Amino acid sequence: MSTRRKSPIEIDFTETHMCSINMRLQILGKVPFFAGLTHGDLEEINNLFREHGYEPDEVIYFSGDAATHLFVVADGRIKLMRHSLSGKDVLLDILTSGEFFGSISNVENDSYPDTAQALTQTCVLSISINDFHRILEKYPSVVLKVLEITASRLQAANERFEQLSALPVEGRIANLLIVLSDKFGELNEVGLLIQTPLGREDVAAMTGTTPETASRVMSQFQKDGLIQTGRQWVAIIDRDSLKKIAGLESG
Amino acid sequence: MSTRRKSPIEIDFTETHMCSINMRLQILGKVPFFAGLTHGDLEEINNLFREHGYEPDEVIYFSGDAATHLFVVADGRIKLMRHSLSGKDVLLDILTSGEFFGSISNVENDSYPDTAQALTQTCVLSISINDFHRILEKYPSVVLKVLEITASRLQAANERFEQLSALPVEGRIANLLIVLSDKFGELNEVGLLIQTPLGREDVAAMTGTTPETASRVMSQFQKDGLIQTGRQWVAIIDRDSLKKIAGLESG
DNA sequence: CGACGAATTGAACCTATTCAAAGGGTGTGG
DNA sequence: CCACACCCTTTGAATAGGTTCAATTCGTCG
Repeated sequence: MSTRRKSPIEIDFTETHMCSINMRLQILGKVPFFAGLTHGDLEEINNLFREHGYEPDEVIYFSGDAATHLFVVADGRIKLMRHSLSGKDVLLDILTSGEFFGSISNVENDSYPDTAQALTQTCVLSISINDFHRILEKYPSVVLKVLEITASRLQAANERFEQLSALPVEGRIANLLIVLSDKFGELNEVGLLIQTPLGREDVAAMTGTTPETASRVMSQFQKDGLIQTGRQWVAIIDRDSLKKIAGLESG
Repeated sequence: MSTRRKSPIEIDFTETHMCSINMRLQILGKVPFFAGLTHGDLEEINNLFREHGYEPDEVIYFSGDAATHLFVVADGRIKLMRHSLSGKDVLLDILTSGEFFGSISNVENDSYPDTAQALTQTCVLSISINDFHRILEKYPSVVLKVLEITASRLQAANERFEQLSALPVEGRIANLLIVLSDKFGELNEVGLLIQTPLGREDVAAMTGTTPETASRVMSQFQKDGLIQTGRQWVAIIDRDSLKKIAGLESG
């Protein structure tokens, strides 16, 4: 048995979860659909945003709340989830800085279809839908970009649906680990470490299974030398084999 | 035992699956994101579209083909599906006149993530992505509408994911029947008839199960007096009870 | 009427869930 | 700095829900 590391995750927070003005401008510039705007435009847009900090597990909004704002992750990790009536929670996505969530369209009496919850300490910027639509009208390039991102999220959702429908649990978990490592992976001495807190329950809620089954599968992956894992963390060791299990053929 | 009807579906085709000029304009006017444009604008837009007829089971494009066009259903029904590597097909959606599919974004070297196949005799209008983007640039209201539709499709996809993840087969099928009857339902002497060919295999491919299980569940629904069904057709008899089974509570 | 394809039904099998109990890392307070 | 307590994780065994394969029935179209 090799020495197993204990707690390798090191999410480098800006300790203040209140963001400085400079940081806010920097974040907004990093948001894909604001990229390309001038510094002046960004400053004007910045004025329309408010910021708010959240502690881990704090909820930004609940599914069913009146949909009034669009949010941008400035720093930290946000979970997007749905609570099914059967009590089983479903985790749709984990968002990181630069990504948006909340409401896009200004339909009257609309409500959020999902719940947004902080996974880590987080700083979030928010803008009212009305103000956001003023931006959309003023900067046509922004609308196109938002459309593009939304379309690609739709594809990703269809992809997940297909997998849940056609792959066994092993394959779905293998696939999830690949996707998360593409998004959050950071190479270190353990392997390709997924830089976000990730428990068995989270894995289960993203792959449509139970924490127990997720644990069994991941334990097996570890025994087979595919991953290294512990409490709330996972690192990928043998990416190619995982891809094969995920049904993405590559060997 | 009451007299069971044999073949109640009567999809009223425009027998010509080539559309007349008047019909084309009428269809384009019915497309949600072109609503509100002037007759002149529509005529100009109409010139950018080509039309094409398809027989049942004919494929409009295959998943993986180069994504070059956006399509609008003029008449008939289109299946959007994904072929998983395991050979199990997944049915994402059934589209009817006025709905669009294909490619929205003009990313280079993009390919269709799904396959589009005619479910009935169909007339489809198509436009190149480049031309479509010229329209998007010229008519800002169109972009916003496309964005709105795409966002609501994303919500629907997340909804399906949640259900597949949290509901047993019965609930998923009950739910599918509700959704399809909202979209295709037509009241007649049998009940609320779903006006689209729909076999057990289709139901299975939309709910992540097998044709055999779909058959068992639907047989039970029929015995319980919730639906009336036969070869390639379904009619809803007791909508409220179905909703209860679907977990949408209503009694 | 005959034939093909769809739908039904049965029975064995299997994957994943459920419930329960034990093990282990992390962080807190003494 | 160590020890304890909490919660996450692991593991086991029984069960259930769905799949699979195969055979039969039934509807629809030629």
